[in-house]
Amino acid sequence: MQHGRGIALNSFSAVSDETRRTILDLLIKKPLTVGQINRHFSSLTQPGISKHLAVLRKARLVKVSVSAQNRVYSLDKEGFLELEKWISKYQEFWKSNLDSLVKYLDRNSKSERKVIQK
Amino acid sequence: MQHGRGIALNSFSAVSDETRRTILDLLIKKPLTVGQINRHFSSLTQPGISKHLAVLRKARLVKVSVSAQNRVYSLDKEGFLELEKWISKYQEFWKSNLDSLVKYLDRNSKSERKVIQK
DNA sequence: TGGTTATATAACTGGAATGTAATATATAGT
DNA sequence: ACTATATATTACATTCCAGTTATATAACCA
Repeated sequence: MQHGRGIALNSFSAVSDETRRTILDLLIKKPLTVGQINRHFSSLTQPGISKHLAVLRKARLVKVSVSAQNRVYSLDKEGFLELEKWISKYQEFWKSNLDSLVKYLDRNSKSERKVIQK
Repeated sequence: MQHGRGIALNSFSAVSDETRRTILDLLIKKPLTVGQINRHFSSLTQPGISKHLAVLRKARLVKVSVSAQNRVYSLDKEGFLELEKWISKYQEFWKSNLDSLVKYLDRNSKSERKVIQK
């Protein structure tokens, strides 16, 4: 691998791809094999799907269990926790009424004399 | 713009970049101008920062207010709502004890006779 | 007015991501 | 043992993205 899909280890870049989000949407319903997932994507080849799954695996958003020649993929909590942890910080921010204070300041930003620190 | 950063409109790809996540981390503390943000990144040029801010703006993760030559950037709730909405679906999934059921099935996947639908 | 400061935009470049075809590997079934 | 099936990996092509330099735009200040 001279580079390619092996770098995207964090869950943020993993979910930035539309196809991978669709795969997660499929797996939330029930665990699926690679072939079953592949059948949902008429425009993608099997190796393409396998690569996306590798990215999701590295980000710990999915996990595999081997069953004969089949690999059954299902959601893995780990990666989702990373995402949740990150977003919860901003949820806290919006929860506090600092939110409306900023809105108030915004409304007056053009008329008010505002000191901007260099 | 023959391509570049103008395509990434959704909040997922916007937050997939480490630099942009750092910018959001700065803005959660307080609104900042482009120059102030730029000073936090010794390795980046001003146009580089402006482009990241353009991506964040299109994803509605930040908003601007003009104050003379300064543009004061602050967090915008819209984009975060999109992210929260997406992740809440998975939070629900993990909340249900389907989670532990899957774990149970995983443990037994090698020993059990499992029927996989083609 | 002229010069400086703050920011955005355009054009370009290198490297990373995404997709493919070909191939390897392992298992099932006959 | 032989063939078919399921999946991963490799090598490669193409597209996309983050960064740069150069330049445009606009407002401030002397």
